[in-house]
Amino acid sequence: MNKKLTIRDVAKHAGVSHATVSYVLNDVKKVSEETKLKVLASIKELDYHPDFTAISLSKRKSNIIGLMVPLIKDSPASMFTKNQYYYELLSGVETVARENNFDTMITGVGEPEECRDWVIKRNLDGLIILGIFPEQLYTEMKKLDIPIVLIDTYEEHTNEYNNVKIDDELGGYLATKHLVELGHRNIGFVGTNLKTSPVDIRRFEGFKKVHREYNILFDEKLLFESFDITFDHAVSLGEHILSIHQDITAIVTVSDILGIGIINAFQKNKKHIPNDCSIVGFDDLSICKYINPGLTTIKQDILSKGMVAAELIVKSLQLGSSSFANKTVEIPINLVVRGSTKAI
Amino acid sequence: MNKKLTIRDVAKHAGVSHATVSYVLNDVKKVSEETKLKVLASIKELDYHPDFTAISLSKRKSNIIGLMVPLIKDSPASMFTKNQYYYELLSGVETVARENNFDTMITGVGEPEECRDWVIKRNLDGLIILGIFPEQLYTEMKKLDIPIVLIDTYEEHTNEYNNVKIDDELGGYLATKHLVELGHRNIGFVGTNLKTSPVDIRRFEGFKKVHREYNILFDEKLLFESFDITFDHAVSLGEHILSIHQDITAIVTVSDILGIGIINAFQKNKKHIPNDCSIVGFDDLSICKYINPGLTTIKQDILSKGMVAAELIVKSLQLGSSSFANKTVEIPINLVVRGSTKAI
DNA sequence: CTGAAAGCGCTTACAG
DNA sequence: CTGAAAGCGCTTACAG
Repeated sequence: MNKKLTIRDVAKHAGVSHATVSYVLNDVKKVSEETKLKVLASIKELDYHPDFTAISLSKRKSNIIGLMVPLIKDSPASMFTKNQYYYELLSGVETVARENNFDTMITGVGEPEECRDWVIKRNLDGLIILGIFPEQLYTEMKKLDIPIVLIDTYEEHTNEYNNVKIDDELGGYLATKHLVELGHRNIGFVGTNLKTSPVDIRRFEGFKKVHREYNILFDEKLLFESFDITFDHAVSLGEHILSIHQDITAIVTVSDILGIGIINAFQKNKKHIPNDCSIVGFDDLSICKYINPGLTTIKQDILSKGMVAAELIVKSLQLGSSSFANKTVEIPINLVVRGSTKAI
Repeated sequence: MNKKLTIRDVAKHAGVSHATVSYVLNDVKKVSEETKLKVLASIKELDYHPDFTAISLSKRKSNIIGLMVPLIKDSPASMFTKNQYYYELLSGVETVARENNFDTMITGVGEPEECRDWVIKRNLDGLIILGIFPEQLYTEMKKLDIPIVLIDTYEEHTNEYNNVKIDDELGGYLATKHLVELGHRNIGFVGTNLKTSPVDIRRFEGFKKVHREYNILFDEKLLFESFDITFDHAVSLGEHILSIHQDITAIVTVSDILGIGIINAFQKNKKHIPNDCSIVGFDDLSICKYINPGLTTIKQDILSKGMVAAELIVKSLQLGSSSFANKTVEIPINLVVRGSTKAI
């Protein structure tokens, strides 16, 4: 293979010092227009491309944004496989990063320590963290001197970082209110894990708020947990619900995946959706519109979430590390009504 | 922020030269057990983490695997958004990469030139390319001295690289044969673009092969193109098909996304699936099992595809750049029968 | 406006 | 077995 072209080759070709080449590359103003043009010409002619590794080492910045996704313990592959949600987010991050000349690096993370190691060893310029991480992670992160964006997080240390989230309570509220206004009173709530998921807790708060406003008594027996966001978990749970509560007329879920799985379980058992039971999802994954019946859901713009997260990083970096103003951005949500819900 | 810990700090702490620290880090055998232990202890005590940027520059390798996804022209975000397929693949790549101490970097690529620039500037150790790229890209890539894996590619230069693919003709064959054996004779074929997609061409070959074997005449009017793999495109096409060919009894598609969209179009028009028309998808995305009716499809293990691609890179790297043995790995596929197909 | 020199954090022949 | 020195490809005060 042909030897790697370096800044010195360009310098020689242009008849200047390699420092000068670096200056034009970095747009340092002290180079005369004339030499600048000469250098630029040489760069083009030789098809020279600067080595980011070397630049990173020199400048102590990598132009890389890291995206961390929590790993699922019992799965060999990362959480990635499970949920299309992450995918849309990644897409948003990558798009904005690329537009701003950053590359995006992704990793699944199990142990909190791995995370900091990762940032340090790769000299990551910014970090986006998805979902819930153990307390310990945040103290680790605090030692890092880079902009960090948390997505969908409600931990205590949240305001020490940038945040991108939605109003989860409002989401639960809108979903539930929709059902109540349709006349439903026996409404189930399906979360993943009400003990460990702050997101679910917020949505459940919204759910209960509607019950208070409409003076409906909520029977705690109508609260269910799937413990994982997969179709299979949802189907099992749906069958369980069917076997226990024949009087349930509507269900609010915290994820389209769960909603779709429950619909499937009901349909397999000869129940008609929405005639026998109304179901509301959460997220508005693209598939929701195309299943049968279409899934009524709370729409959040996941792509925007990713884009905003990357924008926060880019902006922080532009402002300089001295003044990371940690911001919280809330992405709007709204109810999308489709065929899976119906008045009774 | 506390100053970055370097190899020299460790050396000082352990009372050896920084070269010695590097030796134990790289497991160069010439260090005595005793000093090795001393150094290891210092590393642990100081919580030292080597800087990959510096290592990359020195070793001229980055421990990064790049994943390139083609961009869609008229979309601001990359192709990522569209198709869950890419997501599962990414997940497979990331998993294997991480297990082997590589990081994975992703980018959407528009112009072929960008691609080589990317590899050079980031010193990528290996490259995985998804889908179809213009001819020009391959000549660009040829100049690169790193292992490259193409996924689902049929270009001319294909055998100069590693390949991971499926037997697309067999896929089309299995899908079509299933329908023919159910008694269907008026079978439509829905591809994306028969002119530009070699994958589609292969699947269509399999489709036609069945027709020959069973002596069924294929009417070219039953060949349709969606030009993009989105639900919306599929719905439009489905409505188009309905308006033209009322006599069609079954449809083979090249993607679950298309299959699901067409089912949706038919259902909206009061057609019953599978009573009025049988539909076969392709890929077996996780959703297929849970929609109503379940989608009969050709299952391919997308996660494996990604894992195998990453494994090929890792192995090539282990063997050394002298002997990149370009391999082609074919991932098995099989027909999965669900509710969307029926005998007539 | 231009260039020589030191430095970013590591690796790796080379000499002892 | 250990260490001094040069080098990876770039940047950036500093002096002229």
